[in-house]
Amino acid sequence: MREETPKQQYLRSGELARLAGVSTDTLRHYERKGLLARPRRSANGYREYPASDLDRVRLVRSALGIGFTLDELARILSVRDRGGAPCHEVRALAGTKLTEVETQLGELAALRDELRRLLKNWDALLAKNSPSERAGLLESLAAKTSRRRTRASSLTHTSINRKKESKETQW
Amino acid sequence: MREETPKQQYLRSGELARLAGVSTDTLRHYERKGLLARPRRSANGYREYPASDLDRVRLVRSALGIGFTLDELARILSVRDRGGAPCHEVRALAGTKLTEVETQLGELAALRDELRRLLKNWDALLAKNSPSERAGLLESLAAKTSRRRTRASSLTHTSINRKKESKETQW
DNA sequence: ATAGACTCTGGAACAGGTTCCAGGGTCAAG
DNA sequence: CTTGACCCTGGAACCTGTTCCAGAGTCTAT
Repeated sequence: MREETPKQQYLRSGELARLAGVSTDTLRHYERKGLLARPRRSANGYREYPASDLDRVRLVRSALGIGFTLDELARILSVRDRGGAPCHEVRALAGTKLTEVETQLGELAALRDELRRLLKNWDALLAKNSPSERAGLLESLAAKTSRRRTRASSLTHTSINRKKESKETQW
Repeated sequence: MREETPKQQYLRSGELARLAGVSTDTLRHYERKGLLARPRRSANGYREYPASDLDRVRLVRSALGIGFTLDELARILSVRDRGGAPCHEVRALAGTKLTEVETQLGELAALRDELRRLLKNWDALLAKNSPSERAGLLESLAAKTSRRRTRASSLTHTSINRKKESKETQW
């Protein structure tokens, strides 16, 4: 029945979560990480988030989206919350992100080219062989890639390998 | 002193590791994962890898480099080792990788553009403010990215965020 | 009272490839 | 015999953001 409050002074975890498009688990996680101040509690122990926390969560989501980590954000936001102006750190960090993204773009483009070449090659090989015969695809791979990209590629552990990506998460 | 053997019949873990450009830990890991057959042991318990395992390890490294996972490789290689011809699985898998790479390229390019725009914007803002004053960089972020890329982006958990990447690993 | 929807907790699980750890053998050269 | 370079083991740590778990309280509407 929305109680008496004319314009809802606070949000409960589920409400904030829905509005921000995250799970309540995530909200709690942000709190643990120090990204979200520990909110006031109602008599029954429920969290009461100030409405401004919606913007806060959205801010975090946006920043994550451009490559900031939770820890970086926690640090930055704590400075800001104490009245500081971490603008230059923010700017520098974003600059680094850009460089990293550009590097990764290059690597990924190279990988794409290689995959294309490889597939073309393989399809030709497969056309010549009976389906149950081994065509040596992997072998041709090794022959060509032997030394290059020995490793240290920033592509390792990348989401290219991620397949499940948690069935839409929720919502 | 190279013993008597004229052309070294086998490799010890350290040798194979050095030749393949990986750590002995990694070799053991591949063995645990079933990518490398458990090698013969010498009297003192040391592993004695057949020389052909060098190619095997290189093959694995190459395949990892184009996006295969250890589990996928283990599966494929076990089929092959049993005389099968997993060529079509290999080809299909690589096709999937290519699609994923292309998707990620698109996302990454979009991110790069956004970062560039953002940095340009921020630099303009910073030029107007005294260095200790907050310029609201993060705020401008939130304003622009609010709904888009809400998540589900395949960029999450990506190496963009990875900074240490284990100091050159070794070697 | 009872169903059903919320909320609370802290710690563990996940993904994936590699590294790190401790405690202990092996072996050749000096 | 000591030094130093190798090798062995299995299990845990790393990284990051999110989800999952179980056991338990709270509140509203029927």
